[in-house]
Amino acid sequence: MAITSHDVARLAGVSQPTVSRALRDQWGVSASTRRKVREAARSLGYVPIQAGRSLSTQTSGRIGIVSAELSNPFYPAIIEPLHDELANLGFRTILVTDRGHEPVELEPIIDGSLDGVILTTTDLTSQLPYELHRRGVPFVLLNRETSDPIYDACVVNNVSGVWDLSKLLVGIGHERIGAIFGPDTASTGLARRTGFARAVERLGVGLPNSLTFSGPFSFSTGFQGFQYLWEQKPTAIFCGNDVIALGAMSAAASLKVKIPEDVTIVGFDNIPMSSWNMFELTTAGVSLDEMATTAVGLLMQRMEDSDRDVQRVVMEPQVTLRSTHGRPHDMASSNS
Amino acid sequence: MAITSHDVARLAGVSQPTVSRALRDQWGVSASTRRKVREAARSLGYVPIQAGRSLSTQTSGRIGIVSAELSNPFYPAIIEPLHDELANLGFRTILVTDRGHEPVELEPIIDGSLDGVILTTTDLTSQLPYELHRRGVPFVLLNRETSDPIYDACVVNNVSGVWDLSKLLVGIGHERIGAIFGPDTASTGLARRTGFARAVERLGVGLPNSLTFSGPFSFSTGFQGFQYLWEQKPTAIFCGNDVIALGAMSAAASLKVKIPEDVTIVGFDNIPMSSWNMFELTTAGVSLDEMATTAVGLLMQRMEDSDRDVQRVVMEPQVTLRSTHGRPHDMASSNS
DNA sequence: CTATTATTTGCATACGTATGCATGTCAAGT
DNA sequence: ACTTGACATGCATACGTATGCAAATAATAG
Repeated sequence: MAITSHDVARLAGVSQPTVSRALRDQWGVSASTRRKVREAARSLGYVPIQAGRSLSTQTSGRIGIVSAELSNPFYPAIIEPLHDELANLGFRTILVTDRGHEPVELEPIIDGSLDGVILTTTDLTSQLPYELHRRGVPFVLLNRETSDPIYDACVVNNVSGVWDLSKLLVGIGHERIGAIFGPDTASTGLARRTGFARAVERLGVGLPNSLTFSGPFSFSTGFQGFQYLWEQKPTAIFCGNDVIALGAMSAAASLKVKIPEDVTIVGFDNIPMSSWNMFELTTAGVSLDEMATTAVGLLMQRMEDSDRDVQRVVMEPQVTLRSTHGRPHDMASSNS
Repeated sequence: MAITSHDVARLAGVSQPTVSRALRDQWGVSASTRRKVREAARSLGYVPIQAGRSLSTQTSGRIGIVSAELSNPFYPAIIEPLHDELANLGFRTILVTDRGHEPVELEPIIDGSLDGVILTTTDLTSQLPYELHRRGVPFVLLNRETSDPIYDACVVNNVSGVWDLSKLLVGIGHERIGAIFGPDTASTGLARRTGFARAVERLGVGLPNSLTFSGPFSFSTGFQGFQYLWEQKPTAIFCGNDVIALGAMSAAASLKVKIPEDVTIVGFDNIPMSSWNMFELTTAGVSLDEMATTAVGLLMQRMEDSDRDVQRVVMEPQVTLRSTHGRPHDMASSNS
């Protein structure tokens, strides 16, 4: 059915290897032959069949991005710069999107159809990095990492991010602070939870268990978390990521709770949506472009030399001050 | 480097073809041999190399989803049910995500690495469907289609959707209605624009050019559109899709314009976000699960029989009444 | 005009899997 | 015991591309 290099060869009156060489501008093909072959290929609409090429070269020109949470806007947002960066380097992007539940299927990643992999939603205890390592598939961890820092990774300094946010909250007078954390199964979730608890402690403000709530990194976690926490009357709420924060803001809206007049809310990640006018979320995060460039760089180095030292790049997040933070309610007026 | 079926064969003390047959539960392999082979494969961690399999079977078990607008939440939302449906049928999902600008790259779609394709962001004049057709790659158009209905497609009845929305707006008393349309290069954009214009006409309400604004299906189109339209003092605004509507609501928020007290806003698509409490957007749309199931069904039929008649499934959208619509301002009170 | 080298091209084959066909084995039936 | 057949297995090969190597041709020098 499909057109092969043999068809092109027949039409151009040359051998198949010559077609292969001519179309890839290899050395050792005369200009006139090259022209003939090009013309024949064009007129037949020839496109090399990837399986053949791949089998012969042991290479695919494809990089996989593994992401289990496409509905979490952070991931589409990071995928775009990754795609662009990889395209610049001549690689195709394959999105391997598994649905939360089970661990990501291993087979499509290690069946030789990918030259490298970028893991974006790794659980702390995931075996996937180990399997890839064991099988010699180059990969890099992006954003989330495993418990042991023994693989190439590009992550955010969550501890310093939550420290800055804590300083902000305490600095403007908050003493009764609540938190809606992400899952402890993700490095980001865990680091932000423990980091935040320690930070407010050090700043002289406690974080009682009754003022915390946990769940997946999702809108509904934020929504339910706020409904629960609001009963405890905190003056500020830290959210494990921006999506949770948006859920919390949504719950606040439904309860006619005003932000930041009645309660301060801060998030983490600085996803594009958090700058929308209806949110104006105060949050911390890094440049996704920079993060993508760094991760792709690490992956390329690993692909070139599988024995090179492991590199772990930690990016420093910046706090972006928007409109969801303010002085605590009972310091501004006196209304309780 | 990688483990092949020859390695497994050697370890199990059988020939390579026997390995191939045993692992795929083919007829004609004794139970004991099968057990030996299974054990050998397991202990080596053997995974069949896709390129070899693909070259031999002329099939890949992979379906591509072409989507150019991952940052538009409609597409991640439709990709998830597509992925699940395809997984149920034993297919892997490959996301081919090109960045708006150029037409989608043809090569990775027709190089034999995909058994079928689902096109989700097709332009009216795109040559991609024709190319796929010409090369015998089975595909189905989802949501957006080309000008001629000559290919399998699963689309929304945009005309009836905007008719229902128009009836709603006019029915509650709006006479000065504005609109922020999507691009005319997409079938959805065009049909919703012309359909809406005709609908309000038929309902006895005009749509002067000064009350319309157009742009890509993006947040910022809605944002800018609202800023422009608000000068013209409409009492209601139809938006070409929900993302545009969210942009418009955001602009309204920044101008301290209250919804629905000061202006009514309706969208189209009914994306998950439109039900968030802070939006509660009144909009029209179809079930994405149903749409995904239908599209995959069409594709499967096409893959089984490339000569079967072209099928075009049109899904009827339902209006979901939420909180962004209301009677026009000057009928509720009198304030101008 | 021949010898030598540079350049172009084709032949043969490898990559890993799947499958048609032939061969081999064993049990059952005469 | 010999034939028939069912079943299990291996041999050979195809799928499409890329590449080492030899052969052929053209270009250059003597």
